[in-house]
Amino acid sequence: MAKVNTKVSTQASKADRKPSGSSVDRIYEQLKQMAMNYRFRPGEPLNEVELAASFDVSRTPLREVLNRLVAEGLLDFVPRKGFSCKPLDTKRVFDLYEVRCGLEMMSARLATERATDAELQALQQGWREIAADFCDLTPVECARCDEQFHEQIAQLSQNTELLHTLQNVNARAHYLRLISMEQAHYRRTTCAEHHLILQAMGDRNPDAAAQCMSAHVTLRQEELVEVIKEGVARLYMT
Amino acid sequence: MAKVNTKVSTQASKADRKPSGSSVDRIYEQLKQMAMNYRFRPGEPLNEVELAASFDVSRTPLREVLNRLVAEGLLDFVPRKGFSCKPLDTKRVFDLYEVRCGLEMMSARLATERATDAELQALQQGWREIAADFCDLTPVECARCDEQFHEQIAQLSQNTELLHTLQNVNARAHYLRLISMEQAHYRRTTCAEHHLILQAMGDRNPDAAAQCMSAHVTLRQEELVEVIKEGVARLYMT
DNA sequence: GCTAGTTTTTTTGTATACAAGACTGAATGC
DNA sequence: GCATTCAGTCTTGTATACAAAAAAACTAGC
Repeated sequence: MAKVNTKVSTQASKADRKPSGSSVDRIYEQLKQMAMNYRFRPGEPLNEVELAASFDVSRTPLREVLNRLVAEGLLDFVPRKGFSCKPLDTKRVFDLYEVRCGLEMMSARLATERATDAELQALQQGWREIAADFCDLTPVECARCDEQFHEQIAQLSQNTELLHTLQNVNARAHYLRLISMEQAHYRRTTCAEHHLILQAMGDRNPDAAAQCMSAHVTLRQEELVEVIKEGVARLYMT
Repeated sequence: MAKVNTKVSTQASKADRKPSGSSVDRIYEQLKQMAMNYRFRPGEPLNEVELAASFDVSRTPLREVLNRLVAEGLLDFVPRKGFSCKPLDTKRVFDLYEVRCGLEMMSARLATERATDAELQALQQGWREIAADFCDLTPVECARCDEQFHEQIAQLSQNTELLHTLQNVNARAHYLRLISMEQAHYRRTTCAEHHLILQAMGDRNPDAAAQCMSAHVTLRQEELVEVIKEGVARLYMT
């Protein structure tokens, strides 16, 4: 009988909020954010029933979303065992940042070649405004601004496939970026490095832009490995 | 009553072949191949009921697979309209090959730096055997061998994330590779170009390896745009 | 003949049911 | 005390049902 109650309330509340898009649309973003921020303990199996209930949907749309996140590389799946958050180990962090570095370099190079003067100026202006009080922002805000900056450059590359690939890698690396931004040190260097990238782009020097980008991302990669250990450890203890 | 018959036969045949893995596992590879080879007309909505019936499963596992393929960029999805094969246009082909070029260069560079001598020799030996009668193979076989060659190099990069990203891009570009391999001209140049790449790798010259790889992939990109028009046109007329 | 509106048919979105596999833990034998 | 088996429970895999949206077919009016 508890079941009947649950069902009734589900239907009712669904009617209340249904006006907006489908269930899948609605829960996709939320689950993606949860996975990106490691709100699930890595390796620990997700309970579909529980998770579905928490979103007030049935397992059908939930599993569709989980399957997408598996394909995006944010979750693991093993048949008959279920879904789980992808574990973070040093090797994966390293690999992820190496790929990211390559893609960001390509992105910077192409953007430098293809963006219009107006687009470059808008990018510079946008960053100037953020940079003014970047160091006062919270780590979460810093990470968001940084991500946005890099994504804007990818957009200027005018390569849609590159943009999507980079978005995917960045989603998988989101938590790492967050950890790094918790270090005041990183928040400070970020500004200077972005400035160098913008300068090279303004000079219409693709090689220099790629080089500055590489330095910006690689730096993170090396030091990040250190930071990771502490950050990941934090994940595994509650 | 037709329904009842259908159902019964479904259950019976399912019992027959069930021994191997889950439905999802079984149909994932098949559907992926179908999408990669454009067995579906681009843009034309897939009928879930029909498709599910053809695989002898229900819509539930089918949709899980389709959702994965959407996340992998092989299919499109619009809510309330359904799934469809991603259309191929010149811009997308160009973008895809540009990304592929960047990733393959990275892959060649890293493999050159990281592979052991034994691994390089195995790669060379493997290709020598294929090259012997590469020009006599069918286009489909050529594409398979070419894909395998590039994937082996990615494996030698020892970067799992790079390998997966490249596999994904290559899956999306599979049909294009197939089209290009239908030109005898391409089948011939492929051998020579692979040889150059292997040579640079053997010399432990990462920059040269990346450069050869770039020439190999970029060449394809430029000429491919021409070839594409005919190949894509073929898709749209039956 | 054509358009606008209406009914019918398809098709999608999601809840639910149920079978089968994995897990747990108590009871049994060594 | 420890391993082992079996019952009970939990969880996943998939079929199915049904509502709601979209598409198609049909009709009436111009």
